[in-house]
Amino acid sequence: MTANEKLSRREREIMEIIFSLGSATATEVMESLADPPCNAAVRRHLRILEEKELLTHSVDGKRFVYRPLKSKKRAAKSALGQLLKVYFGDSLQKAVAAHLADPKADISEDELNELEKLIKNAKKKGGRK
Amino acid sequence: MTANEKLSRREREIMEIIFSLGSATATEVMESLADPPCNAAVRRHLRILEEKELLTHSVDGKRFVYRPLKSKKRAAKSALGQLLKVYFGDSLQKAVAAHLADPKADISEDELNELEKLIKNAKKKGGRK
DNA sequence: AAAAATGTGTTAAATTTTTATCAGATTTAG
DNA sequence: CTAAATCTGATAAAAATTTAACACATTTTT
Repeated sequence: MTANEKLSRREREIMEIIFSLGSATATEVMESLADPPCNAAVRRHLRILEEKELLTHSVDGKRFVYRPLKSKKRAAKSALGQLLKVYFGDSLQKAVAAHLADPKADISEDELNELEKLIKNAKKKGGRK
Repeated sequence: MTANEKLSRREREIMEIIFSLGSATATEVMESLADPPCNAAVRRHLRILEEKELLTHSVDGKRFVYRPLKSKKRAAKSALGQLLKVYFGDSLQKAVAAHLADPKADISEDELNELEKLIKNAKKKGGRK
């Protein structure tokens, strides 16, 4: 909870791009934006996000490569929790059902098998009653 | 794609509250906000969201009760898709694994059984090869 | 019926976000 | 080595968001 969740629209967009790509330079971020501003504007956002301790950068030649400062895992967990809360009444099952019902999702046989394994494992471990 | 996805931070917060609650008055929205502005400010946002055709309202006594104009289902699907893309490499399985691994999630036996059923069903239907 | 409480919309000010312009540094190419 | 290209940060202007102040209407309470 120490990190600031109060991101502006652009900041959020940029964070999502960087989470998605793993890491990115200002130019790469710009290329991923649907509606990009000038390069300097993107850099400005990146620097601000670094000040907010959400990003960090390393230097590659003369470019700055930005990465999330905190783990993607934590961010993912938090985002998933929020999604389930807002749209699925905190139910993972409802979310899965929605996704399986989505024709565009196009789940492979393999993925279904993997899912099945996951759940069987969870059942074994979670025998707390 | 006709609806404007470009919501400001407050607008997004308010939309999420209303999706979560199903419907809400200005005062209820305000009470759900962690960092609420004055009541009039919330009402202003609600009216703007209505102009953007994301909300609609009905009159209950002298209060306006706001609801999402378009279905929660569509919004949920879109949000889930985006989440999977950004954090889980488009893999539902990874998302489920992350959630099952989260100690705070606390999945019930029943929910696991339901999940299992869902997946078995999907396997039956999806026999496209 | 008058007063208080609670709801609303309008307006405009305050703040934040977003962007571009500029100047300087460093690498790459000729 | 010089010039061009490409990166950076700082500053400040432009645009958008966010908020509060106010005036008015309706319901509720006294």
